[in-house]
Amino acid sequence: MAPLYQQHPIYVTNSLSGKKEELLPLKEGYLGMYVCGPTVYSNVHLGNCRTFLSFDMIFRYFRHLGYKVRYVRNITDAGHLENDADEGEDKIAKKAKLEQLEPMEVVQRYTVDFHQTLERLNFLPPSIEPTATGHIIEQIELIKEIIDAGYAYVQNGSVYFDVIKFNEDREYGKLSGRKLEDMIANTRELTAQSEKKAPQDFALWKKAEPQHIMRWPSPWGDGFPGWHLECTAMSTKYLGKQFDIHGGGMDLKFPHHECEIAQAEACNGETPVRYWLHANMLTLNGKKMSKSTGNNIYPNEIFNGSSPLLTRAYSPSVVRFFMLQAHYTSILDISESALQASEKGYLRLMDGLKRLETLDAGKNSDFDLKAWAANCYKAMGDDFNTPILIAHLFDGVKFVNQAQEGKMSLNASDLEEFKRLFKAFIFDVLGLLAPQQQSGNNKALDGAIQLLIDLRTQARGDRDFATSDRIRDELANLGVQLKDGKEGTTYSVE
RNA sequence: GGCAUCGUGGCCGAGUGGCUAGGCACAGCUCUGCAAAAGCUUGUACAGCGGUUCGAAUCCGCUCGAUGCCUCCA
Repeated sequence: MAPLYQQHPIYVTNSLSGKKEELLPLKEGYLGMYVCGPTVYSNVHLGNCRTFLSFDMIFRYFRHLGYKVRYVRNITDAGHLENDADEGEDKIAKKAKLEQLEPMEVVQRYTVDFHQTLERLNFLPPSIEPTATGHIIEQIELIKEIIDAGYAYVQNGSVYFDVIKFNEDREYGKLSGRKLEDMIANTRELTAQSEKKAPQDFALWKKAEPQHIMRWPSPWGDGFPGWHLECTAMSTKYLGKQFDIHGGGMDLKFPHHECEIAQAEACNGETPVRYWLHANMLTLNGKKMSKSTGNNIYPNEIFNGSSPLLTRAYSPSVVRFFMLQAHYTSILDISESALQASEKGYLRLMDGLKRLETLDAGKNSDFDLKAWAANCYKAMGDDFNTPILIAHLFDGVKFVNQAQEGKMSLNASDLEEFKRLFKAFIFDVLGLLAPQQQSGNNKALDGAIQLLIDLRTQARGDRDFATSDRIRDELANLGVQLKDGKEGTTYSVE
């Protein structure tokens, strides 16, 4: 049988063209994807997670279709300058001083936090997770190439990218829709005298002041790499001079990704990325979450209910489901009422799945499984439209519920196929977990509740409603909901 | 100020020219010993103004409002 990816085309919104284009890999059956990872100088907040979640879902769908994917997501551990002025302080070094830690200790702490958080949200690990500090040599080599190509200049032990020179030969600003002339016209007066030739120029290598802790030797003296260089160095190393997909948060479009394009084009003469994908922001109170402004919410605060913005806890899968109910290119605002609505929807979906597992096959099929499956794939193929996919999944739930009431049925082979696809979309593609998978499967609890259900059924048979209602209500108080159906009683735990 | 995006019913959120996703909430009905769960049914939309079109939430213009980027940020 032909691989799934041959049957299900994917159209993606390419930020470079601003249009939806069919995704055609450089090499059939293979995909290279690079996503800008976090800067590990503080705990990862939920906004960060949304971007990585979007690409986790995309990665999962590629894999589901049978693509062999090399997914590279870096860890920025070399620190960035605090501002564009010459007297910058390394972000990580600053934090280290604050907490009396070695810079690499800071990096380690927050890298671990990052991994733990993503694991709770059921992320798949990327194929390669390279660090900036592990690729200093590659970055230095890249700078040499850019200098040799004539697009960079050395100044007092630092190296800068010559944007104006580059723009004479190529185009700077094509990703973000900016024109260099406009940028020059709009530049504010520089407060400090700069060693850069033009304000638009950006650092490839910065000279380290004596007090700067994070430093490496280079042909231009001791220093550290510029902000945009690591991604070019690592994406080139692991995916090649040209690769299929580059992703990241919308806020990185300019200048970060613009500079990546410039750096790569400066040494390779060809544009590095065929499809640029940008995930939109998660907002809180209508504003972007940000480490620096403090407008943010941390995943753990949601999972354990400690956030002052919430009245109780919400599970990682609910958070995941909430985010996947919006398209990844749309801004999404988080609120408790939105989380609550998502939680109910998520539980309904999971209930449907549980019922599907116990469904008996009928003689014939009243459900157009082929059309349903085609719609699911079409939704995902249309720029990974998970909200539409979820809508189709709810159509599936509706069918399952009707089937359980004996109103509809599926024949044996269709039922098996339906189960397989339904689970594939929920678990493999969306990456959700069943509620019991999150709290640890508990055989003792299940047995105990089953016993109570049996006792209640017996009491109801004896018309001893005082006893039966007591069992039902007391369990409800404990967060266990009993559901009477045609085929007997099931339960769900909050 | 420049560039870009967005403004959908009570709430969240899909939808790029005609056939009006989905979830949550609300109401009625069925089922039930009563409920819950489930099913069925119904309602309230496309910021405003103007234009293009036989026809616009969807295209164009203007106005108002919000957000992102222009300094690190997913």
